Amino acid sequence: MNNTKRKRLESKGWKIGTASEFLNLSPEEAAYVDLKLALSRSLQQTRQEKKMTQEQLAKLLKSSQSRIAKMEAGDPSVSLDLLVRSLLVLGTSRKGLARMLSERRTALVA
Amino acid sequence: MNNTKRKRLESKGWKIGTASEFLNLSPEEAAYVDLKLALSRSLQQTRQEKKMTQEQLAKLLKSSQSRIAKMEAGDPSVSLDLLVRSLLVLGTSRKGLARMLSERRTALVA
DNA sequence: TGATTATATGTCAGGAATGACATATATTAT
DNA sequence: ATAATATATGTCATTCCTGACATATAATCA
Repeated sequence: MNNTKRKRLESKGWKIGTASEFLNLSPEEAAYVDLKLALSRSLQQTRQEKKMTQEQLAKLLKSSQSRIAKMEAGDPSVSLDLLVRSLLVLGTSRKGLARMLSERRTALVA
Repeated sequence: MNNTKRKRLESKGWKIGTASEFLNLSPEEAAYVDLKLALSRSLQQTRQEKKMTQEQLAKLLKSSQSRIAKMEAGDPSVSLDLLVRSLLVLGTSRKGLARMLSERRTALVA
């Protein structure tokens, strides 16, 4: 997976285009990253729709504000598990998740 | 999350009904478990459709046969991350994943 | 403006997931 | 029936993710 390289790139603020355009990412790796980014965005959106602060969500999830911030920022240190569990505590259904996954577009510009 | 309790129950071979029927699982926890079980099944199905052995998939995923077996068995020790990455290396698309998530039915009988 | 509240970023000890391995049990051939 | 192949189950050291905390940087408001 080479987390380190991705982390390094991202820390430079160079998110350009789709994750699949990062050099040296296999298609599956790219798909995996895209997927997490899609969920990150959905998480932030859902939380904001519910007019919750990161602090409040953190409490609900028994996590911490910093974790939530990292999740929403698409930090590679956060797992799919945590992303999904966050969405679930916000009341997202399986169908809802499915919709988030199929959402078109992933390109991000810094 | 109380993995231990679930592990203990499951190890007894008592998977009955939906995960949500396990005592003391909050709705989100139950949804999370159901979700993983759904992906477990999809994984096995997909692998078999591709006429692959667990060993072959393991190699493709750079994992091990035992991990694959555990995944397909719905072992609580495996993460969503690994499940999803497995499906991705098998060529599952985001849409495909979404379909797997919304699949009806979760009840399992031992 | 400065105070308050929200979010971002960095670090780290502790806990959870991992691949590897051994080995048991099915399943399928011959 | 027995060999060969596939899958299941258990254990463990290493690796990765976690919550917690400190602190920086925004955003909102008096």
